[in-house]
Amino acid sequence: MTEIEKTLDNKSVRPTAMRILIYKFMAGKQNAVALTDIENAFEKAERTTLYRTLKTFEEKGIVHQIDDGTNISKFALCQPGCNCEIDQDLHLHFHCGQCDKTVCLTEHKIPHINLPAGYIAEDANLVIKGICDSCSDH
Amino acid sequence: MTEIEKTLDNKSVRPTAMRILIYKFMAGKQNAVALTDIENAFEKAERTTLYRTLKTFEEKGIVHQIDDGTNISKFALCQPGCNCEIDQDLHLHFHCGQCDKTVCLTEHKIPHINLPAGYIAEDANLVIKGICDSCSDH
DNA sequence: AGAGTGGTGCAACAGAAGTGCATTTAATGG
DNA sequence: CCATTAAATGCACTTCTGTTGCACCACTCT
Repeated sequence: MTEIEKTLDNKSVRPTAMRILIYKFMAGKQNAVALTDIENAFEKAERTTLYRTLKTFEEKGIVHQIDDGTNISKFALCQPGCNCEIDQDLHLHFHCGQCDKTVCLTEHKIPHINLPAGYIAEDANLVIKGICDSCSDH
Repeated sequence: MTEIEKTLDNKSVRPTAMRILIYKFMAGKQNAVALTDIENAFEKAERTTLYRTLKTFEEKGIVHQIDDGTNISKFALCQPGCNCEIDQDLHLHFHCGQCDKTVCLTEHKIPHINLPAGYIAEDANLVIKGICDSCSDH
């Protein structure tokens, strides 16, 4: 039983061949991936399978969904530092307008915001847009 | 020349009947609206017209586009406090998971974030998700 | 009046997201 | 080890948002 299989098993996700491949693919990427990215990487697989795999991964806390403002959902593997379930510990994301890549900045947390009376915060999403380190240094 | 016509004219947007109606509609709403919302409100109008009107409004700084994480673009009229063009003064938005409405919290600004070396911030988007004041008090 | 610009209406397309159903694959129990 | 069962996958199709091209209309300016 490989490391990845153990990880999936721990999250009570059955480690099928497809899922292991998708996990590997995402682990190899430094940036968040869209459904289409995975689709292009695995010409053989059906979009539906990938779609539902991501949904399952998300439900089980293996990946988290990122909304980077492009209106295309991206996904990234949850890291030890990324406590997606806990409200107060959400990290932020960076979207590069040049290479169009979105990365997690797990060490950067969203500051606490005092909301007006009556508003109850349950979740937060902070995306910084600009130029990433790969694109900025020439 | 009405107040609205003056506003549009100031932003060098020709105040057509359609545009005035759309402006009025948005001014009457407390929350951000999606293209579909306007479409439903004006059964007579074409989606394309509304679409391009919103685009024009956005370009001319009459409305700002909001990405609240639903993957559906919403729009809200720019307020005196909402300096959409200036990076450091971005306000945040609140999305209610119950009534699905998105509101601007113009008095709340996005705190400054120290990015890792090499990252250049140009824009930011912060959405708090939870229960709004209308939905929370029973 | 005629030319030109910009706005509007109509049709069609692209891409992402999502659903239903049949079939295959994997886990479980005798 | 096979049979049963539940879950995963593949295929087809639908829906919705966003977008573009083209023709027509309205208005302005000379």
